[in-house]
Amino acid sequence: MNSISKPLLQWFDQFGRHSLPWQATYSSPRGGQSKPANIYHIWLSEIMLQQTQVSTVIDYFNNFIQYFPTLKSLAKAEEDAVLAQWAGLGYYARARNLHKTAQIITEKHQGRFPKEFEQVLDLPGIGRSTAGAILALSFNQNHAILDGNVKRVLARVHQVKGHYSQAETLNKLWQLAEFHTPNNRTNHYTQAIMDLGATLCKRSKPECERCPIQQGCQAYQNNTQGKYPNPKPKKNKPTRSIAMLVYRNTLGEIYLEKRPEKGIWGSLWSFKECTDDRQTIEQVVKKFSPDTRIERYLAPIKHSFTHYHLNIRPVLVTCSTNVKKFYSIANLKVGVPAPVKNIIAQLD
DNA sequence: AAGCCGGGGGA
DNA sequence: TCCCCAGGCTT
Repeated sequence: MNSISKPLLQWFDQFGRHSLPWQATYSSPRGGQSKPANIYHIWLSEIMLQQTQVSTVIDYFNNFIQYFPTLKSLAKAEEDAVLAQWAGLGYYARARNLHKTAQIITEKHQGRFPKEFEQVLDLPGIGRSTAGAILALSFNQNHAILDGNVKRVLARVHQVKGHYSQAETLNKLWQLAEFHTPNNRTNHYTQAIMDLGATLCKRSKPECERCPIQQGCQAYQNNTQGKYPNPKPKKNKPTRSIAMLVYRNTLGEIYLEKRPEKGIWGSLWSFKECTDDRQTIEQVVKKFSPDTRIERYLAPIKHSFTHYHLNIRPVLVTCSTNVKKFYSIANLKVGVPAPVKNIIAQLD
């Protein structure tokens, strides 16, 4: 079995992505200006890119490093300030772990990102693939990665049966990833196989005629690209319904409360919720403060998660007094879930 | 091994 | 509507 690395690296030199905001400037063989690897940028990008596409991440990344230019500034920041810049990206445990890791590195690693694989793996939010990616891209260390792109490419190259959610399939893919990862130019190979997956070996309509490794690809040889990767076994998602109570005072400020760290939208700020039932809503609203009045029921919002659907009915409630903490809508300093942001945007 | 954790874009 | 994306953590 031949590694795909040589033709892949050749292809990468000409067709790979070399100008993403977090990338070190590509320095071989075309040469050009040198921009050294910034491990803070690479780490941050790898976390943002977990389950999130490059096109979505770019703006968040550029914004984030404006607010937190260095690892030290991130460590010193308030968690709410970090979450405010993360809001809308989803998977908020990533932001909490990012913040925790910055503090761990400051306190236990003298402010320097560790270079030892096991130490990197110990950091919260960094698993085997992300640890490998960070060390390969930053220091050219020889580690394999196995992200969504690599899984798809290798599943096709070797016609790997089964889905990644099965341990046996995942183990097989890790073995193949280790096998193909070269000792030389591991950094470029790591970027190259992701670029191949993102630009040619796509989920649908792969552009095999332009692929540098078609000779070594079993799926191409057998014309089975459409069968690999094998589809994920699907299951039905339940639907839940809630009401969100939008308390607004006479100053136009709204009431928000911090959600628990565990569960959906962990550590973000959101409206008070109750079951979407007219009686319940009226009871809860009455209990909130003596002078509340239900203004109107807003249009319901559909929101989908990985594992269930959520119907949200926003209820606009006016309050004249300020017995609780309200927030000015403009320039929120805390993170709010995407549907909450949308509801706020639609207020008069 | 399976569930939990977001939001968006493509088909 | 369904799928999946530069996955990791918890149970």
